[in-house]
Amino acid sequence: MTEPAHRYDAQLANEIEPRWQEHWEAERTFRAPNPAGELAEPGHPRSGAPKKFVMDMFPYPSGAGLHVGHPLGYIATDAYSRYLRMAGYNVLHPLGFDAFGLPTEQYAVATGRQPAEITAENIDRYRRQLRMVGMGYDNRREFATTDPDYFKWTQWIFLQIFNSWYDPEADRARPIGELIAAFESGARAVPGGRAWADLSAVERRRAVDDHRLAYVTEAPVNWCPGLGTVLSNEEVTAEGRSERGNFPVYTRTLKQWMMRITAYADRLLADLEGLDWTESLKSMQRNWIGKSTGAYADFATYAGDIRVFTTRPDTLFGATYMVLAPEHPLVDALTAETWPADVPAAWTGGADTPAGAVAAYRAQAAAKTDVERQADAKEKTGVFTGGYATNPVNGATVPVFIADYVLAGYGTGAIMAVPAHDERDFDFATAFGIPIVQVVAGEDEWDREKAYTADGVAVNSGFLDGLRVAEAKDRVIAWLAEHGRGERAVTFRLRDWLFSRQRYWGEPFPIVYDETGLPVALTEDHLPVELPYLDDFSPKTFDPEDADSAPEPPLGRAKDWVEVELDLGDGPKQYRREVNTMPNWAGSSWYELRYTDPQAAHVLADPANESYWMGPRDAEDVGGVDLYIGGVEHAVLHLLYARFWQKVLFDLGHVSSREPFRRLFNQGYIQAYAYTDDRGVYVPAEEVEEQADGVYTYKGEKVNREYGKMGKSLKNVVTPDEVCESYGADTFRVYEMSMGPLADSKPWETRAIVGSQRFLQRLWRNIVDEETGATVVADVPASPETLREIHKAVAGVREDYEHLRMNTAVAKLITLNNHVTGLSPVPREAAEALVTMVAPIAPHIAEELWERLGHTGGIAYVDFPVADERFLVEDTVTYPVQINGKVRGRIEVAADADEDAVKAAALAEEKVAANLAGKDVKKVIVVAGKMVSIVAK
RNA sequence: GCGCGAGUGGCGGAAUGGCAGACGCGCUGGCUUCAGGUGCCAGUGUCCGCAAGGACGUGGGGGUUCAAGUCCCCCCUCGCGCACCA
Repeated sequence: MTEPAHRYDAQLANEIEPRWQEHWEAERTFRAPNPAGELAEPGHPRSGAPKKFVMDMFPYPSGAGLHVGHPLGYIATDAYSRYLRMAGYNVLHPLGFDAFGLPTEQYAVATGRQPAEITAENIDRYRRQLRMVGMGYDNRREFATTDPDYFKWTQWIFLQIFNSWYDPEADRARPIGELIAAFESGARAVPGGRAWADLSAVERRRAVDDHRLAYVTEAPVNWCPGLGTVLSNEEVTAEGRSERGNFPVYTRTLKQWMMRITAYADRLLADLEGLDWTESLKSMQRNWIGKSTGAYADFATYAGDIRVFTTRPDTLFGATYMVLAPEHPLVDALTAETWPADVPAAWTGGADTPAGAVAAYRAQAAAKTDVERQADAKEKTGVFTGGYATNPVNGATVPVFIADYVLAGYGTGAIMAVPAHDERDFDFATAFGIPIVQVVAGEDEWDREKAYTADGVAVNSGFLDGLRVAEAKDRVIAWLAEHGRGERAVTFRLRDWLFSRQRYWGEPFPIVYDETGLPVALTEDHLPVELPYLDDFSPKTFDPEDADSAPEPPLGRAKDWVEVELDLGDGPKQYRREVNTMPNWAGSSWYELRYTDPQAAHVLADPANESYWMGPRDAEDVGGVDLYIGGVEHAVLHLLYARFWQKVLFDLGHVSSREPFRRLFNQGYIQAYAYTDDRGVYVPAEEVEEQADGVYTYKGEKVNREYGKMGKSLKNVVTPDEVCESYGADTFRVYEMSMGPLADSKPWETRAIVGSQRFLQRLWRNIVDEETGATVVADVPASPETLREIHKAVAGVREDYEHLRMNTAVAKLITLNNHVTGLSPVPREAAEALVTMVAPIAPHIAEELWERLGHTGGIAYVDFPVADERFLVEDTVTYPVQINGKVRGRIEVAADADEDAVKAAALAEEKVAANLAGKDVKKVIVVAGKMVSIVAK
């Protein structure tokens, strides 16, 4: 063993790191003072300083623990927070756990243990792993969504939502009491037209319940027998399967809890403007909300009016047929007794009667899965109902079809078809031999090959002729409104949020039912409602294909818990508890608020604390967390729900900001190679060898390489535990931060970690003698060159940290460190600059070196260095000299040389002059401080 | 199909319109070591050349400019999202 005793290696790192982690915990280094309450701390070094709230999407603590991909974002926010703290900010950087949910429940069922027990174990493991990596969290603010102290407030927020309604005039949520008062006073008409006083108590409750932002309704929902629960639209994939488990999902009409998120559709869309999010994320949200502007138009039939929604009301004169979704309620009434005499064969679907055709088509459509439907999208199918409708603008009689290209769930479930100007209608009309009438003309004559959807001028359109599309829309909408045949309309793709699940491991609803069967809110003093202990909490699941099964919530088995006597203000009464639980999005829809004041006992967060950390900076600002980092997989679900709850709480006056996350950044993923042998079986990636010819082998056998996720089943998982053991946490942190831009996905490469290790080792060697352990830094002045290197690095690293460019910050630190490596002795100034600047990314080694440099009190609150311009100026500047775009020479001139002097020096330079021999100099361009460019012929 | 984003050495990646390839891995040579390497030093875009030097080079093709990886137009490839949304 000839290794120097004091070399910075894995062994030394593993000695230093736990020591400083204990120090931080004992000293409560990362506590952030609140302005008010338990966590206020007037004497804190950052009390009263400008604040920053930096957080990650909190983890779901799974049984598998963390792999090296998970902490990428956490390390970035931790480094950023440490930098901000050194730059003078009061930084709130917490982490909690999103702990209710399916995976834990499924694991509990499989192992016959209680979910609460498993959750606690998993959280412990995560906590230990994160501590090992050196995270600087304010752990007084750590909580899990499963803590009764936490979900008490999740339930409280549910009650706020239940106890409010959306006032479209005020365009905000208001307490439900104000709606009741308006019904009572007659200020607001009672639905159904009767007087409030004439309604029975139950009728009144029903009328009010219909307006609540959280309501129970019988509606078509996504039923997933394989999971035994219903799912929200956001949890169902485009293929019509469950996002979790990939089971088939069926549409069933069931009584479920919904949240009226659609009331907020416009605001959720409009407020995206004020957010510092990536454009792609905003567009995903816009897409999901799916706003379309157009009009409703009513087509008269003998079965009643058919209302359609269209974004192209200007093409109304070109409507030559109509289509209803097969499920449309008017289909039966409209279906004729017999076919008209001259019905084309293609329209009948081969049936003898319209009713037969409709029934057959419906059966055929229902039997198709969504995948099949999509695969068949190009082939338009449908049948004629035998019914006709009247076009409101020109009185034309048009045939009415049913077809599955019209969706029951969008718009009104019925369309007017304008084949000339809509591709889908064009395809259908072509297949069914329906007339195609042009009503918009472009510059050139229309070729009738496919639908013309561009702008143009109205033709064959009566009173619209000659108008451009936009004008024609306005005119026809006015006409429809005037004649009572339609109106301007806006529709959204966004549906209300299905909020109940038939699961055990979730928040119970703070709701009971009385003898009327209508829901009654618990009062605040009954919160939290805790889950009852159940021996058998497994969900009732079914054959995944069994569409006719129905959900059975496990809480229904807790008879003693369900039947309860309570005093909700009218004396003790017998009630039945709600047996559904909340979806696991509930707890994550407001956790950022709780971080600001995690111990508040009588309010979800003291307004003084909430507005300090999250409040808007000015009237324009939407407010919210200063930086939120997480994966793009939450682009719609979590982020949409959290924004919705924030807005409700804002409307009701409980919080100060309209938005929860002012700035959001999606980190990329760390990917990995996986290898399969010739049977397609995964082999341990760790043991695969790369041969010189680019072939990969495992135990001498050739294997195939694939690139993607890290996962147990792919046998390519690398854990932070093993990396920390082999290299230390600081090396791990430096490596992850230097891999590339945070937003990019990039491949994990264990063998490349050594570069980060060498950097820290050299940094250590610049300050500590490897043989003796003595500090080698000298109190000597730094040379002008060293000063320039230091200040160049300071300016660049600061800028990089501000913009989360950790990779280039590390590169600049390595460059400075390499410069310092050449110095003997190392000036104190250089050593201290390096140590303070590396501290955010490699905090343990920085603390250790800082102490060895003679400082006490730790490095976390030391001022981050500031660049001094004086040291950045150089006496001379080297200009590359280009001739016709190619560098031919270099000149060194005084920094203050004027343009003519630079020009003269450039032309006089030996190689330049030689190259110019025999050429005419046309032009000489001097870019101050950068370059000289000569144009010559 | 529509909408985002991206194409730079063997690899990960740097470059306010101003010397392309910072920094790191790997590789090559050397030093230290009984040996090994997670130590140290030097070199490393491609091609020609002993060298000095030269030519070529940021997916492809055009353009703007004294100067283009960067700006504009067309095309190709890949990734992601949405997808019969009326």
